[in-house]
Amino acid sequence: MKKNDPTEIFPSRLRSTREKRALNQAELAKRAGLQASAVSHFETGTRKPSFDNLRRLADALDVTTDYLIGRVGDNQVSVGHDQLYRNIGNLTAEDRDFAESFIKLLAQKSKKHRQ
Amino acid sequence: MKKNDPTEIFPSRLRSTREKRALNQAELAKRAGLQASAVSHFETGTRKPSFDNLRRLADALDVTTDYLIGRVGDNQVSVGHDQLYRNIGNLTAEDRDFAESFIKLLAQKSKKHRQ
DNA sequence: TTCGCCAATTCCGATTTCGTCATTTTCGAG
DNA sequence: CTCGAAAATGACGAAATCGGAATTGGCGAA
Repeated sequence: MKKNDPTEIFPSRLRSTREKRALNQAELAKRAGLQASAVSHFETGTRKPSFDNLRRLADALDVTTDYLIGRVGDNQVSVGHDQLYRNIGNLTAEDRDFAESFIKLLAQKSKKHRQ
Repeated sequence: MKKNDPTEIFPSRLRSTREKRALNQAELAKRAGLQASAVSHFETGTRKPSFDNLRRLADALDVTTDYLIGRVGDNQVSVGHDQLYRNIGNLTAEDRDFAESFIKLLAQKSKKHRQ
């Protein structure tokens, strides 16, 4: 069982967000420019949105696509203001893997020393 | 001719991000778990990624899906969801400064080697 | 030049979502 | 209970993406 399968997260996030906006499926569909049945399919998980429709839904609900598909939690972390995060964004994949291992070691060391 | 059409932004952002990570199409494909031909299609604009593949690409490149599809600018590339960002949150201030210097060096090295 | 390798692109049948519609089910209000 | 709105479900061809294989395009070495 994969509880974190984005395929399972998306339907519930879509539904809960729509309900937060006090919209029914038809109203959301109209805002997003698609069919009400499509919204139902998405919320029940019988279809997954295409590239274009995912963007339309995110626009209509004013949320990030990352949130809809379950890549981030409700605590939308704001990154990019910080020099450290900015530099990470410029690393090659190889250096990034290296940095990941390195920081993991630092984190473990800190944890140990703290307790 | 709308240059802000996400449909046009995605291919260039995918390619530039892949190059920034120093990956060829086959390597990115492997990381993302899809075909190299698919990456080519995406970068040339002949296909748009499906729900699943968009997520896989964003994970492999460590960027937000919103960035890839052009909903946000360059300042919000990172989503901070993976192990690396989680560990950074657990560092002491001292280790964090150290990690920052270290990653800065890596980024400069990559930049130099690239140009 | 020709060869060989590698990156990128293109070709192909299979699968999925698309829009649109009709039908059925669910469920709360009266 | 009946009524009506909301949602779920299914069907249909058209269009798009899918994975995998084959092809093309450079480019350095022999």
